[in-house]
Amino acid sequence: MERLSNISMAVVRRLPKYHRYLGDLLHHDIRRVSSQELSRITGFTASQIRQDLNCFGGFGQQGYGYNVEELYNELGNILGLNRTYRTIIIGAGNVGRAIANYTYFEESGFILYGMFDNNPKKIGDVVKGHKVLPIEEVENFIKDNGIEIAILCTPKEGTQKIAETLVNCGIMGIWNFAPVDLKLNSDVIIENVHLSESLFTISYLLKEREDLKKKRK
Amino acid sequence: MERLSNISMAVVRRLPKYHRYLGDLLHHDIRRVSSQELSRITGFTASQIRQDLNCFGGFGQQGYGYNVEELYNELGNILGLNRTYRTIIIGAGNVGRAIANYTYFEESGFILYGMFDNNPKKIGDVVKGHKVLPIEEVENFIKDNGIEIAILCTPKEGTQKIAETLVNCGIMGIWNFAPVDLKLNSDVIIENVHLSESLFTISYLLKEREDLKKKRK
DNA sequence: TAGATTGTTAATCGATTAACAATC
DNA sequence: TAGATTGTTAATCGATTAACAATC
Repeated sequence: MERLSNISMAVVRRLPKYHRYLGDLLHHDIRRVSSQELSRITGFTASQIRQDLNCFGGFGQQGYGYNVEELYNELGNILGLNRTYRTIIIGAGNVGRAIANYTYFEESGFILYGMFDNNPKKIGDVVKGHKVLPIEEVENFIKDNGIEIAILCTPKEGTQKIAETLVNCGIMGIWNFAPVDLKLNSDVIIENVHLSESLFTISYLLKEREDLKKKRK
Repeated sequence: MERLSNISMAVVRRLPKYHRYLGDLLHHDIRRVSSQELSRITGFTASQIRQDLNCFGGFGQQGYGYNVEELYNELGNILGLNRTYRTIIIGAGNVGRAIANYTYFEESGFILYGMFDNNPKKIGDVVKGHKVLPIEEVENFIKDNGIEIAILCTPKEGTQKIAETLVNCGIMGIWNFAPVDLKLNSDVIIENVHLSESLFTISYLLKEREDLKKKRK
């Protein structure tokens, strides 16, 4: 996944946060906000916020700040939230089921079209109104339904191979919950959620904190 | 969560990846590995790998490289995986249940002691052998069982308040799946898994890719 | 108009990469 | 010993912060 854009990933990963905080402000009927106030709320510096927003356009007004609703909508457009996406989930285990039932997901425009698994015990189960289909049917399903995003909730083994199949069917984005780094020579978008890496970060930081405490004595 | 350590978070977040890849090598009975080979496998530069590892000690040997098993164990120790952690899950919804049943979780030493919810319909349910308890009991439970890590799988609303309660009971780490940034004036470790931010990154990148394609025409 | 706050350039900071002497 | 590869310092790159002129 090479990127030719001049927007750095550091900026991209702050955008959803801006969007969320602006949504909160809007919810509280706040009409305008300055970069200084956004800084106070988000913890980023005002300077960084202005720099980030100016990657996409001059949404503010000197002496006034930003119109909350306008900026919220602009960020929604920038984030591609002004449309819906057709998605499928591969793997009907605990994680797959949790994502399927995650209300925020469909609310944000990610529409679940189908669920797949290779375990005969799971095939036929109904999850969020979708019958779990055998993985063999995924290629035709993607083509027939114009699926754009696949969510991988599979075990480590086999995930790479499934991902290759998906890419060959023309999948545009993969949200990967499997604990592997996919190697795909294609410009498919891959976003990893590596839960164990996140967890190990906690244990590292806990240990570090204890070690520092000991040292100070 | 202030850090006094001189190890940057950029380094910390690469450690679990090194650990995982070394586990894979070990699993394939590979005894030694050079930073160059690790670079090929992980995608990080050899220089960066050596720099990262040398934050914690000289684990390699000139002219030889690194002993896979030794480095794997060292990284396990650095990550604090040589012990167990007592955990509870707050929120017995889809995400809470998925984490409870996530096998990788207990395998890595994070032992689930209890589940809590404030919804009377969920209280009393049994999840992974644990009866879901009313949230009111969480304070005594933490103290009585020496719970160190809390996993927040709660809806946006109320999460901040619960987190404050947990901190007052002496919780050391919070794994936060709720779509809020916790504001806690304490040195508790907070690790966020913001699924919607991850998802919005995909939609952003998909949109960006389409825009770039259009431009090229 | 005066005050406020943006947009944008320049300065700083931190992280990554390159280079190479040390050494197994 | 010669070759390989680390550990570590120096150079580069990129991201963040500071500063301020533009302007509402």
